[in-house]
This record gives sequence, C-alpha cells and structure tokens, in this order.
Amino acid sequence: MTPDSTLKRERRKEARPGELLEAALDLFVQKGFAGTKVEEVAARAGVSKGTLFLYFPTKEDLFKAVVSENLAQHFPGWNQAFESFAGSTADMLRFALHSWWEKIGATPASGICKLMISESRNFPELLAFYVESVMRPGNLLLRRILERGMATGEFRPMDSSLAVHAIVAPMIYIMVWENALTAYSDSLNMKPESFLDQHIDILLQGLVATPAKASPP
Amino acid sequence: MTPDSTLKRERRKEARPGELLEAALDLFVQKGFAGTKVEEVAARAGVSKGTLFLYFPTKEDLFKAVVSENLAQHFPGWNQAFESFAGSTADMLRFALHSWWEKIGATPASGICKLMISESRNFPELLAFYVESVMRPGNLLLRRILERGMATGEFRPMDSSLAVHAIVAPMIYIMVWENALTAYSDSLNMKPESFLDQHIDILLQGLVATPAKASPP
Amino acid sequence: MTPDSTLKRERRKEARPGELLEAALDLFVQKGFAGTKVEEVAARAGVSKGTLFLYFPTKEDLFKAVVSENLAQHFPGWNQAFESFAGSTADMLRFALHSWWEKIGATPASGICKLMISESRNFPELLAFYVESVMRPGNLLLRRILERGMATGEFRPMDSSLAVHAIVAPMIYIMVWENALTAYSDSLNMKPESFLDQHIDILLQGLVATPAKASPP
Amino acid sequence: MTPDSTLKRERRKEARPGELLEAALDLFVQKGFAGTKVEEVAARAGVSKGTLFLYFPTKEDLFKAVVSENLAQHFPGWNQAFESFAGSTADMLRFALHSWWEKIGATPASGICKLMISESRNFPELLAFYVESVMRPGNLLLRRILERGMATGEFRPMDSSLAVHAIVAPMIYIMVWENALTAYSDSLNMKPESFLDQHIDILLQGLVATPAKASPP
DNA sequence: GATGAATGAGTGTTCATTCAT
DNA sequence: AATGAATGAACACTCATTCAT
Repeated sequence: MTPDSTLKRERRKEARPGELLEAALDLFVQKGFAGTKVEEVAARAGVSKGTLFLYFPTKEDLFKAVVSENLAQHFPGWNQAFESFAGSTADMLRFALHSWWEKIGATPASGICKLMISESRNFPELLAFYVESVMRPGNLLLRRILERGMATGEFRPMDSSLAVHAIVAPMIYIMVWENALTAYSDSLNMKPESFLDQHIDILLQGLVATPAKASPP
Repeated sequence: MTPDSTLKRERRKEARPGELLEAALDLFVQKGFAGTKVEEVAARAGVSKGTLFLYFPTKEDLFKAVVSENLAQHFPGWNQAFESFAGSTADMLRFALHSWWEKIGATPASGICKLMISESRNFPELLAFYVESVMRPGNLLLRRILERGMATGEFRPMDSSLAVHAIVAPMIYIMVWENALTAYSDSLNMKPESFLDQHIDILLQGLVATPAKASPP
Repeated sequence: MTPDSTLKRERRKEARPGELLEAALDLFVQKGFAGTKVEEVAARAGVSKGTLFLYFPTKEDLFKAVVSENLAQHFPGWNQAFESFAGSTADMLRFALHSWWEKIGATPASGICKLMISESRNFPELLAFYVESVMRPGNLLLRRILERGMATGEFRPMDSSLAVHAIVAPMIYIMVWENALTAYSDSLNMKPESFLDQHIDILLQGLVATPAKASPP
Repeated sequence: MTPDSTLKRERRKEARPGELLEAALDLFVQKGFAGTKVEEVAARAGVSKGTLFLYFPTKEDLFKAVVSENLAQHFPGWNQAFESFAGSTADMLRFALHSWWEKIGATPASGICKLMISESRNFPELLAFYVESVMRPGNLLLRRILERGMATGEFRPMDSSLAVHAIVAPMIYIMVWENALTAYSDSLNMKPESFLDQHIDILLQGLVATPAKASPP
C-alpha cells in the first residue's frame, strides 16, 4: 500500500459524509423522505448500503443531517452586510432579496425548504431546529431592515414583524415552484427572476412612504 | 324490511366514501402519503380495512379522490361572481381573496395544497389534474380581474399573467403555515387574517395607478 | 305477486344449485381452484355472492359438489352394455373407448379429470371419493373386458389389472391436452379423434410390422 | 478475512438459489402454486423470506426458475445418443424410454410435469417456454426414432407425428400417478416400472394374440 | 473501514365468509 | 330466500437495519 494510495483513500474517506449528504439531498428533494431508499443514496454516493449506516445510524439521522448541513450558514455574512450597509433601505432590501436568490433560491438548497415543509409534521424536533436556526434569524434580519426604513422615514409606519411575512411569502412560492411545478412554469408564465423583480417593485411601492402622503400642503 | 331501516343502511352506504375521504384528508395532511396507513384511515372512518378497498381500489386512488373531491368545486361560483360584480376592481380583488380565505384558506382544504406540493413528484398525473382543474382556472380568474382593473384605468399597466403570481404567493404561504408551522405562528407573529389584510393593502398600494405620480406639477 | 311469477321464481330457485355448479365447473377447469373467485362463480350464475353460500357452505364444498356431480353417472349404463354385448371383445373395447370419448372425453367433463389431478393433494378426501366412484369402477369394467378377451382366446394372456392402465393412459392424455394445451394441438399434431383411433389400433396390434400381414400367401 | 471463510460464504451464496429451487420444487408439486407460501419455501431452504426475494424477484419468477432449471437439460445428451445408436430401432425405443424413466420419470422432476399441467392456464408464457424447450424437442426425437424404424422396415408405415403421442401418453400417466395418486398405486395395481415395460411391449406388439392370426392354415 | 448477504417487522391488497336488512 | 356491505385473516413483497467476513 503506497503512501499515495493511503492518501487517496483517506481523502475519499473524509469526503464520504459530504458525498452521501449531497446524494441524499438530491433524492430527498426529488422523491421525499419515504420515497427515497437508503440504498439509492448509497449507490449514488458510490458506496455500499452498509457504509452509509457507518456514518448515519438511521435514515432519520441522515435526513436531519441533510437539512442541518445545508442551512444557517449564510446568516453571519448577511448580518454583517446589514450592519455595514451604506445605501438606502430600499437598496438594502433589494440587495437582501437578490443575495437570497443567488445563494439559496437559485440553488438546490431551495429544495430543502420544500423538504422541511413536507416532512415538518414527521420531524418536529428538526422543525424546531429549522425555525430557530433559519426562520427566526431570517425574520429578525428582515425586521431590522424594515425598522431601519421606518426610522429613516423611507418606509411608512407598519407592524414590521407582520410585514416580514409579506417579504418571505414570494420566496417560499418560488422555491415551491422550482421543486414541484417546474414542468408548468412556462405554461403558467412563471419566470422566477422576473417574479422576484416584480415582487420587489410591489413591496417598495407598497412599503414606501408615498410622496403624496409625505408632502401635505 | 322497513323503509326506515333501508334508508339507514343506504344512508350509511352513501356516507362511507365521504367519511373515508374526510379521514384520509386529515391523515394525509398530517402524516403525508407514505406515512399514512390505510388501516388508520379506515379506523378513523369507523370501518375496517377491507371496507376502504371497497370504495377505493388502491391507496393512490384514495389519495386522488381526496384531492379531486376537495377542490375545483368553487370556480364556477367565483367565475359567475366575477361576471356580475358591480363595484370597483379593488373591491373585486378584496372580495376574491376574502372569499378564497373563507372557502379554502381557513378550512382543512388548505392542507391539500401542502399535500399536492409534497407529493407532486410522485404523482405527476395527479399534479397535471391539479394544475388544470385548480391552478389554471384560478390563474385565469385573477388575470381577468387584473385586466379589468387595467382597462378601467384603476390599475397601472402590467404583465397580468406575471402579476397573478404576486397575488397567489401569500395564499400559498398561509396554507403552508397552517399545515406545517402552526405551533410557531404566535412566536413568529403569523396571524393569517392580519397577514391577508396586509397583503391586500400592499397589493393595492403596489398595483394602483397613483395619481400623484401620474400628474406631477 | 301472481301465481305465474311465483312459479317462475320457484323454478329458478330449484335451478340455482345446478346453475352454480355449471358456472363453477367452467371456472374451476379454466382457472383452477385457487384461481377461481366465488364472486365470479356467483356472477356467472346470475346470483349474488351471498346466495352461493346459501347453497354451498364453503368454497371447498362447492368444489366437491362440482366434482361429485359430474362423475360416476355413466357406469351403470356401461356395465349393462358390457353384460349384453354380443360381438367380439375387440369390438367391445372399441365401443367402450368410443363411448367414453362421446360421453366424457369430448365434453366439459374432461376438465374435471384435470381438476382432480391438479387439486388431489389438497382434497384427499375428495380424491378418495373419486377413486372409489370413478377410477375403481372404470378399472373393473376394463379388466372384465380384457379378461373376456383372454377367456375367448382373442387376447394373449396378460396381467389384466396392469394392462388396464395401458388403456386408460391415453384417455388421461387426451383430457390433459384438451384442458391445458389446446393452443398447441395443431403445431404438435394432436387430433384427439385420430389419436384415439390410433390408440385402439396400437392396443390391438402394436407398432411392429407383423410378418404375417406383411407377406400374405 | 481468511481464504477459507471467504470460500465458505461464497459457497453458501452460490448454493442459495439451488437450495431454494429444491425446496420450491417440492412444495409446488405438493401444494400447487397458489397453495405454496413463499415463507414456507424460504423456511425449508433454511433462509428468511427476505432472502428468497433477493434471488427471485417474485413468486412467479421462482416458479419459472423451478421449471426451467429441472428440464430441458437432458435433450442434448439424448439427441447425441440417438445419432450414435447402433442397434435395432426397437432397442433404441426401449433405451429412450428407460433413460427417460431413470432421469425424469423416477425423480422429483416428474412433479414438474404435473405442475405444468395444473398451472398452464395461469402461466401461458411459461407454458410456451415449456412447449418449446421440452415438449417440442422430445417430440422431434421420438419422431426421428419412429422414422428410422419405418425406414429400416422394422416398423409398419404410420403417421409418425401422431404416433409420438402414443409413446408419450403413458409417460404422462406415470408422472401423474406418482404425483397425485401414489396412495392408491397398490390398490389399483400401478407399478410404474412394470407399467413401463408393458407399455413398451404393447407398443411393439399390441394386445392381440398375433401368432394365431399370423399363421392361418 | 467497507461490504453486501441476510433479516423480519411492516404494509398494501385480496377474498372467503358473515349477517343485517 | 336473496342481497351485498362489511369483515379480517392471510399473504406477497419492501426496505431499514445488522453483522459476519
């Protein structure tokens, strides 16, 4: 056994969990939790069924790892971007949504959201984790943006914690389309990017302190 | 054989499919397709496993029936309401969304939407049916409303078939919340009715032809 | 309720078991015991499943009745024909086989034989009945024919109780063909009637080219 | 991993299908296709239900494998024996039938024939396979024997393709007895070996007392 | 560590049988 | 007597999980 081959084997060994998680993500998104067979996951990752169980004691553990692994990693960066953002709040909101689109909406990670929705009832504990590590930070960030806008007078007064949902809803909608309805996108005129732009337009038309209101006689 | 007893027997027989569909709806929404055992459905409907198969030849057929039965029945009425609506288009839109909320959003039927999202990949044929009998008619109706608004000058010019998605997205969002995240509604300030009102506000702020903009000094 | 309709109903009522047995015979022969559903039998007889169980307490009972009903009724006549037969024993044998062909071999009753063969292991008690009421009488009759032939010097000496099987084997063979291999009869040159004639020839003469016949004076 | 243990494991693995086929043959012959439970087959082969499905995807496949495995393998040898046979055609026929008896008639393989008869209606595809790989080759071989006999003048002229059935019928008869009526063999004087000898005699000579006829004054 | 043969609990589906009407 | 809705035991087949090698 040459040092070379040892190296290769070790490198592969360390890569295993990642390869498995990747394969599992694809399949879970595609077929759902129950519809995915562990053997398929193993095969797609190029290992045997037994090996999968070496890394993930149960199928549920694999599922949890898939979800955990692919989330929550973006918030530190986003929070920091928020702190140091110099432009208008409208621009900040635009930036936030486009960044989300780039990092999540347009990637396989969007499938995780659909997964979470589908299986939330069966994995309450995982849902709790998701809520705390993804939804709550996301909510908080958006709320701070809205509050910044209100503080500067850019946005009209509103219940920011409610308004957050208005921002999030279309993002969910996009992810659902992409992972469940792709085949019908054309015939129902769903172009995610156009939709996102339109969404931002409508939000800003709807959120801004209208000049009419802003400048009374 | 008294007419009475015959009646009772017949009433039970006729009621069976409905009882089974109701039970199946609840369980499918709660546990997903694969996670639901036919025996459970039967038990909840108060019959034996065999009886279920008397009415629905396979579990898939049961699933399809659940989806078919609970949707698509509202469109004729809605289309008619649209034809005869007398007020402003903004009011019409308000009416449409509130009516949807009342008939679907706030009822167990909202769970079907989540179901459809979750299982669409596994039932392409069913998805096709859903798209044609629910999504497409809904889209069409909303587009006609938007076009009415544009024709009367109430709404600003827009790509109506794209804008439709802006109307629909929050409805999907609500249905997902109700069927996957209820436990967290309070802590994340999700009150469907307030959210719906806010959604309408934002839409109308965003959609209307603002006089201010239209006539600068 | 007119006397007329009463009559009709009663006539039908009495015919029921017969109609059921007929339907059952066809289906059992066609699909085997396990492959036949009682509901099919009932449907073919034009009654409901419940009615069938009114006449035959179990499926096994139905099967037994089918077999019993269609056998053993020919032996009294055949025995009598044997007693009074005047011609040569060869003619008697010819007559016996042709008569069997006409009454059983060429009729649906031939299917019963195949049934008995197929299911004998599952119905030992029925097999016993079949052996006693069909096989043993048939054997006895044939043995008496053979013994008559030996007594008159027409036939060479032999173990008649063994020779009987030589006569029976081709009859079984025909019934099997007719009920299992019909589709291949042509391509394998199986014409039951020619085969029966040939069988008689061989029994009476064998295959060899007899020198006597080959070289007449 | 010692070479020894590897060998043992592999040997077991390779032996599995054979063990399962053997168990299945016994049970199918004994109880028929429908009457045999896969779990029983597995148990008799000393493995679990799941293991059986590892080797045979469905019960039908198991059935087909049983039939395929136990037949058709003898024809190459028999055909060769025919080509090189030196003696009289009568001897050749004797040899063929005795060889059949030894290799098939007296072995569990004889049960397959009964199986085929019983289930032919339910497995038309399997019947087709059986006809082509067993019945047709067997027919052909026997026809060639008969034609050799006619060519040399040993046998009288005949329709050889029809006469073949006269040779086969008693073989079928024996196999049916052995697998359906064993319990009655004694009481009905059925000794397969004697019957086979007699069958050959009759074929070659018939029943009649020929010398008398052969030498008229 | 890695394998894949083996396991067996679990589930959808069938169908003979029952029984209220 | 006749019905057919209802039953539930039985069985083929699946698949997550284990473990000897």
